[in-house]
Amino acid sequence: MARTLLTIGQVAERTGLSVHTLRFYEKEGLFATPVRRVRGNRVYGEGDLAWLHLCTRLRASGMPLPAIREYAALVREGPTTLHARLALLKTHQQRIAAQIEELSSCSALISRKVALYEQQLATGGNDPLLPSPPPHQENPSPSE
Amino acid sequence: MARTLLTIGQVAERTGLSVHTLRFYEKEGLFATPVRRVRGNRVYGEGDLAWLHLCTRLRASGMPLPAIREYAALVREGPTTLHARLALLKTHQQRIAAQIEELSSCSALISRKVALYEQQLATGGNDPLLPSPPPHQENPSPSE
DNA sequence: CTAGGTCCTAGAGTCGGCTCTAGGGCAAGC
DNA sequence: GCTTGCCCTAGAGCCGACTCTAGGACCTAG
Repeated sequence: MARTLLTIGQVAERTGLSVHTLRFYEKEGLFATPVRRVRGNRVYGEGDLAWLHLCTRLRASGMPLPAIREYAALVREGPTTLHARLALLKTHQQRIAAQIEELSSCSALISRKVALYEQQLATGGNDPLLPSPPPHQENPSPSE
Repeated sequence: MARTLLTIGQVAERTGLSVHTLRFYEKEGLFATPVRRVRGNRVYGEGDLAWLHLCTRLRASGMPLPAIREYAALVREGPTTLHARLALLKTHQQRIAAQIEELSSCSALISRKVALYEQQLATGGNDPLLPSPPPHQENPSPSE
C-alpha cells in the first residue's frame, strides 16, 4: 500500500511549489487529508501529490486560498458533501469562463491597437506627427 | 475644442476606478500625458478617458503597473517609439494567449472532476452515507 | 566529533495593488 | 458666516499570497 512516500523536499521538487509554500498551504488548511508525520517530519503519499496538483490548478485559475480551504473541508467531511463540492467547482468553472472572455476582449482591443501601429509604421512612418487622416490618435493628446 | 472637461470624481464614476486609484495611477506614472490642473485640481479630457480605458484593459489582462508605466513613457516620447510599443503590446498579447491556454487546461481538469462527481452522485447518490461500493477516495491516484 | 544536509516551528518581511486617513483648501448655497 | 461637497497632498494601512529568517533537532558521512 504505502509505496512512494515522499519528504517535503521531494514534494517541492515534484510540484514546483517551494517547501515554504507547502508548509504554508498546510497551515492554511488546504489539505483535504491531514499531512502525516514520521518523527515530526512531514510525509506525503500519492494522494497528497494528486491533491496538490489539483490545488495548483485551482490556484492557477484564480481560486483564492480560502475557497480551496473550503473545498478541502468539504472533502474531509466525506461523501455527504458531494453536492456542495460540485456546486463549488461549477461556480469556479463559470469564473474561469468569464476570465477567458475578459482576456479575449482585451486581446481583441490590443489587436486593434497593434494593427493601428503597424499601419502607422507602414504609411506615415516618414512623418512623425501625422496631422489629418483618421481622427484616431494614440490618446488623442490635444483633443481638448 | 475643449468640451467635456471632467473632474477626478466624474472620471472615477465613468471609468469605475476610484478617485484614490486615479491619483495613485498618476503618481505611478501611468499617464501618457501629464494630467492638467486648474487651480490645483485635476482636469481630464477625452484623451485621458481613452487612455484610462486602455489602462484598465491592460490591467485586466494582467499587465503589471510598471509595464504600463513603461508603455506610457514610450507614448510620451513620441512616434519614434512606435516599434518599441508594438513589441511591448505583442509580447503582452502572447502572455494573454498563454493565460487563456492555462485557464482552458484548468477548466478541462475541473470538467473531468465535475463529471466524476456527477457520476458518483448518479450511481451511489440514493444513499447518503454509502458504506462500501467503490473505495474511491477523494484524491484518486489513477488518472494523473 | 564535527560538518552538511534536511527537516522542524514560529513569526517576520516582501510585494503588488490598491485603499484609506489626516489635515486642509476652495466655492456655492442657506 | 457656516455647512456641504468636492478637491488637494503625504503618507499609513491593508490584503493576498507567498518568502524568508531565526533558532534548533536529527541523521549520515568523513
